[in-house]
Amino acid sequence: MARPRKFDEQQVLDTARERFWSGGYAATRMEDIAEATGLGKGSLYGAFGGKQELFHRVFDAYCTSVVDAASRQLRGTDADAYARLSAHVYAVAAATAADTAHRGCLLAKGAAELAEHDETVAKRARAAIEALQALLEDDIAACQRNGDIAADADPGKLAVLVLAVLRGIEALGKAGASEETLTDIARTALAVLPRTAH
Amino acid sequence: MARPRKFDEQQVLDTARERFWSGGYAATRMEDIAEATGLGKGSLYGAFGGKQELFHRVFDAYCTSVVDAASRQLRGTDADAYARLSAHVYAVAAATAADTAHRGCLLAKGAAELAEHDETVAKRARAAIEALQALLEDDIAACQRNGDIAADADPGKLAVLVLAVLRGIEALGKAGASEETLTDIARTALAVLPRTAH
DNA sequence: TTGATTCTTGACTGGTTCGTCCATAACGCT
DNA sequence: AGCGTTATGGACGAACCAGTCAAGAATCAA
Repeated sequence: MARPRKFDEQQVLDTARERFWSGGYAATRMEDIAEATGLGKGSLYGAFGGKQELFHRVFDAYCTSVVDAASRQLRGTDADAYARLSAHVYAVAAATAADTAHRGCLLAKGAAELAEHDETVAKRARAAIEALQALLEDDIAACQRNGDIAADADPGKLAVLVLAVLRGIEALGKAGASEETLTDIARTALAVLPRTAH
Repeated sequence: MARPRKFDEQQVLDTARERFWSGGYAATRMEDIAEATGLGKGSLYGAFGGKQELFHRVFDAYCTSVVDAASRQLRGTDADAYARLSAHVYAVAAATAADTAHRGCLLAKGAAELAEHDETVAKRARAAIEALQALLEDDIAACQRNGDIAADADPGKLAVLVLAVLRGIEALGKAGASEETLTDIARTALAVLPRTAH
């Protein structure tokens, strides 16, 4: 019936994410995104509404992908629960160290810039954090069932502690900490968790 | 000889800090600061040079104050070292929870927005983080000398872990975590540190 | 008092940016 | 092919903002 779109919406979102991620929300111009995608501004506004709505779409997708990635790393059998936790913590440290541009995590960056004045962003960030916490708690509980972590510890409290360490790794990475430092944090954090004596 | 300034430079810096802290760098207009201080734009530019230089002044002073506050909380005798560490960790959790506007820490916020593209901000943030790490390490070493923390642990590695937890508390606070959650993180973090059996 | 010097004020400039509009193009249904 | 519908893209409008500038004000030394 009507003229079809020439562009792939997902590709535009990916490109927009890169721009917002590198420059932040305020410092990224809609025209940057238009040029980077090859679209005209009219198409961009027609498809996404405006800068704020576009950022909301990008931010939402990013949060989803972060939680999904953690979910893939953390879900599984009780027998592997501790190995998964350990791998996840090291993976966050490695990923942060690999981010040589120190862009950090868009979740943290976007929340830092906008959460105070944008309830949508604040809510989405909160939901993502809660999801990550739940994933960690489930995995830690699995560790306990398998006898890897002391059964008398509160899995919820260990989970938020680990989450704080992970967010802290990210923050220190952005501040310029070396890969060695970040790996040390991961190793030390895992080492101080209350283990069960085998 | 010449007409003296009518305003107090320190007061202007304080006001500018509030604006940058609430709105971020890009979203704060020089005219906002001019209105908030009652100064004309000409005076502002005459005294501070420009927006970027003004932010650098504000950011530098903020970093200094953060490190100074930590220094006051963490320096002292070996006998009190563990009490100081504990008090400091709880204080960060309480301060983060008290920040109901979720502005977070200007050090983190400024670094998140600007560090990637502003070497001066990046350097200053790095220096502040390193100073905090050194303060924690000194205090943890004092704890070890006093027999409060296991002597075989590496004080440097425990220090960066604690620092990561503190930065993580700050990040989760901005994401909307409750005071109870933040206090739990503080408590759990202190509980998992390797203590010496008395 | 006079004059040299620095501060103050706010209007102005030049550039930038969000968002709109419209003429045109592309598609599928009939 | 003709038509209705939606996409395109670039020009345009309006607002905004960093930084400048010039005219006047305040101070003190001589």
